Amino acid sequence: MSRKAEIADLDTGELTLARPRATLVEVAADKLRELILLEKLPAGAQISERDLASALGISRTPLTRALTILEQDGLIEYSVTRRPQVANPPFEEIAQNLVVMGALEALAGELACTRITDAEIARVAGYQQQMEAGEGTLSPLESFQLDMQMHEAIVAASGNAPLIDTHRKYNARLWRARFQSSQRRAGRDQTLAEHRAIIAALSQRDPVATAIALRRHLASAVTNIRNVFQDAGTARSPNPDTETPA
Amino acid sequence: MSRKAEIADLDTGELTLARPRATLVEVAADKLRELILLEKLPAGAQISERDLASALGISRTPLTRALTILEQDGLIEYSVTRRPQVANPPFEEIAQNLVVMGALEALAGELACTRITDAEIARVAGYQQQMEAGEGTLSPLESFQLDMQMHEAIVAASGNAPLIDTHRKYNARLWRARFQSSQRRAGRDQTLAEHRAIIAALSQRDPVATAIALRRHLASAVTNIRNVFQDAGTARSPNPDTETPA
DNA sequence: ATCGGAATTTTGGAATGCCAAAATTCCGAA
DNA sequence: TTCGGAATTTTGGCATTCCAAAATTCCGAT
Repeated sequence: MSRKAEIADLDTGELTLARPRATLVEVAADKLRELILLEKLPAGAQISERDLASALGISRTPLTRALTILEQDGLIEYSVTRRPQVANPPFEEIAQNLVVMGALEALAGELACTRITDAEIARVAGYQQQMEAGEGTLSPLESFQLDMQMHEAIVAASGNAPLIDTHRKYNARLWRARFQSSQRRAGRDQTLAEHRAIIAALSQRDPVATAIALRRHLASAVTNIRNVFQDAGTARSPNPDTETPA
Repeated sequence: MSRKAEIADLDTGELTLARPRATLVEVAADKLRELILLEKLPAGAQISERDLASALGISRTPLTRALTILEQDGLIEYSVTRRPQVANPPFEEIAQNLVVMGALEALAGELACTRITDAEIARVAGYQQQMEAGEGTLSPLESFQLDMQMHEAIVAASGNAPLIDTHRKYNARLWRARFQSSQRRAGRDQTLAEHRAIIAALSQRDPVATAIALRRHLASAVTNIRNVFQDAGTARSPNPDTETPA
């Protein structure tokens, strides 16, 4: 009887497998990531723990922990006087991050070649096809998200958990710069061509070619992002301080 | 007068340049890292926040933040019921981490070739020479530390801050396994040979050869650590639960 | 002795309050 | 008007406290 009750509980309890109810720290960290990526919290913004906590409807205790996580992700930095602010890395730092990202994705592609399934290849190729097909119709954000999903699918196919995790962190750091870069028309054809090269190499499960294609792709991302920074630099002050929102 | 006082303050205030006095979080995080690496907090140990906080002489607030940092570093994990414990990764996970570490060091070596100075090369070679010279006299820990310093010096020479930081985190995760591995006599000659190959490639500033040598070195680290795990596995239960110390 | 479940203890999550330091405002002298 | 420094406000660091949930202990029925 008790046995039966237990099984019933397991069935009805949590639909998703046993998760212990999200803490405010996790919720806040996710929300902050979103606010930063969407620039509701703009780069360089000074953060007031009290204001932000009340804006999120929580106390400072879980917010502080969330900020600590985001700091580890490189999205939040602390000034010398311990005031948190949204990270606003100069181009040089972004370029360095992209170099590491290139090595990570190259490794992922290499590993993926030895274990990727046809279905996974089809998924990767599917993203690319959607991008090509929707050339004129997709919004910049939609195109960009397809691009990101394609890269993530390749990294996921590596089957290497630490690699996937580290890649995810670099992705978060670089999201804004890459998004801005993706919005320019220049280099878009090259991007698609590079994607085709990646998929071709991956389809042949050629680890060396896949790694090279991915590294090349990230290298051209550096060039594209440099152009974004140069335009922004000529248009306005390089590091405009922004204020903290309510 | 006030001007003079200010200058005097600057001179006598902080010997190291303007650091805002370490917080308990930082102190605790460093201390915890040390306790884990030295196995005062053994792998798999359950942690009681209250006990650990009082052992460190601080309250739970900064300790919790420190644990959050260590969790991001992969040294602390949280059970499904949110109880923190020292990470105790199975071999498979360590192997995956080593693969990523190999790619990171290969990239670092590659980058280093384009900018490393003769002095830095001499420093790297110096560690290796000390290891070879002290073959019989150095303690296992001393040899291991030289080994680690050599690798760190190469990564530092890359000049890529995010890479250095990510490498440092992987290093912390893998420290224990690599230390255990280094204590076995088997493979020690191979290690030294591989080090020589790395230094030779680096001295010639050959990025491809350096990258290959570093990857090979990390690949053999996987083999060596596998042996450690296999011996441990035959000697005793694979995942012995350990208790939390006072 | 074994088992199940109630009672108890222990646990981490989170809010709150206080403090010192930093940032800002204010105001009078020049 | 400008400037310097005192007064005030704001800030993050940290300890404390309460609470719900989890873990453990306890105890009686079998």
